[in-house]
Amino acid sequence: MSDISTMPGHLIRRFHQATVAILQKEVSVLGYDLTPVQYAVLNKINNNPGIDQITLAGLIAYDRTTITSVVDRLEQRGWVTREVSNQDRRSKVIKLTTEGVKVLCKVTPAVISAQAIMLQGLEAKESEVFLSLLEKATDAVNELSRAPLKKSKDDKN
Amino acid sequence: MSDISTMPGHLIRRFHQATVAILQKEVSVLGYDLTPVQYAVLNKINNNPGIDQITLAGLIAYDRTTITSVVDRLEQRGWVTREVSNQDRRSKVIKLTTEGVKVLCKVTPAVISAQAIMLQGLEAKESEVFLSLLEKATDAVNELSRAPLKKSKDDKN
DNA sequence: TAATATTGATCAGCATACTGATCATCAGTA
DNA sequence: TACTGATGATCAGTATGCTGATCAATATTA
Repeated sequence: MSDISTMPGHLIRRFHQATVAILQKEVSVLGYDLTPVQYAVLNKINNNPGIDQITLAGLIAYDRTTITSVVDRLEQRGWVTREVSNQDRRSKVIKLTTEGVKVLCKVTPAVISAQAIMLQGLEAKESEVFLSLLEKATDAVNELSRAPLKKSKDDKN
Repeated sequence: MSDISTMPGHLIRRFHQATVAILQKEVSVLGYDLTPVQYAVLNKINNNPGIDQITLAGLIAYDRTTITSVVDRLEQRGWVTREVSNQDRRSKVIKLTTEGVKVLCKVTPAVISAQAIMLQGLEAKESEVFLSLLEKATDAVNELSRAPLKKSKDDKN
C-alpha cells in the first residue's frame, strides 16, 4: 500500500519542522524569542531600508497577508516602524528601529550557527550537493508556490 | 552582510511551502479539499486501524495537540470515528469510516503524482541523490524536532 | 496497598500560512 | 479629464503548529 512515510513531501515537511525548532532554540539560548519569519523580515528590511510590505513579502517569498501580521507584531515590539510613503500613499514604508537593529545583530550569529546544525547529518561534500539540488528543485517549483520569490534588482541582499 | 536568501533554512522553507501548494492543488483538481496533515492522518490510520492519537502523531512526526485538532475536523467531516479504548480508558481508538476510506482511495493517486511534480526540476538521478541526502539529514535532526518521528514495530505502513 | 510518576487527551493562547474579499490609491488610456 | 484596471494594505475566517497547563487513567514503586 502507499505509505506516507516514504513520500518526498513528508520528508521535506519533517526536515522543515526540525529546522524551525533548531533556529528557535539557538535564538532562545541568547534570550530572544524570534520566529523564522520574524528574523527574515528584520534581515530583509535591514538590507533594504524603506521597503514596502508587498515588495518585502516577494523578496522573502512569503504571503502578503502573513507579512502584514508579522510586521504588526514587530511594530508592537518596537523593532520596526511603518508609515505611509510620500511617493505612493497606498504603500507603507518599513524601517528598523535602533532596537530592531540591535536585536538583529545580537541574533544573527545564532541564526548562522543554526544553519550548520540543520545540516549536521551530512558531510561537507554532501551538504554542498544537497544544497545545490535543493536550490535547483526549489527554483523549479517557485511559480507553483502560493508566494513565489520575486527577485528585485534593488534588493541589496 | 548576512543574507537570508542564501540560508539553507530559508531554502527549505520555500521548498516546503511549494510542496504544500502542489499537493493541495493536485487534490483539489479531483474536487477534494484536503491538507497534507489530513492526508497523512487518513493514510496512517488506514494502515494502522484502531491506533490511538498519540501513537499516530509519533508515526507521522506531528505534534500531539495538532493531531488532536486535525482528528477533530476529520471526525466532523465524517471520515474518522473516535472512541474510548477498552484496553486503556485514557486513549481513544481512531478508525476510518467507509466514507473516509473512499476519500483516501480517491485522493491517493493525486498525492502520488504530486510527489513527482515537487521534484520536477531534478533529473531522475538527481532526485535519487537528493532524497537520499534529505533522508539522511532529516534523520540526523529528528530528535531536535518538536515532534520527532517515533517508529513502531506495529506500524503496518 | 498507598504514594508517585507517567501517559493519553484536551484546553487556552499565540503565531504562522492561507483564501477570498474589500478599500483606497495610483497608472494608463480613451 | 473620466474611466478602467492594477496595486498596496487590510480584514474576516480557517487550519496548522506550537508552548504550557490541566485532568483522568494507568504504571511503577516504596
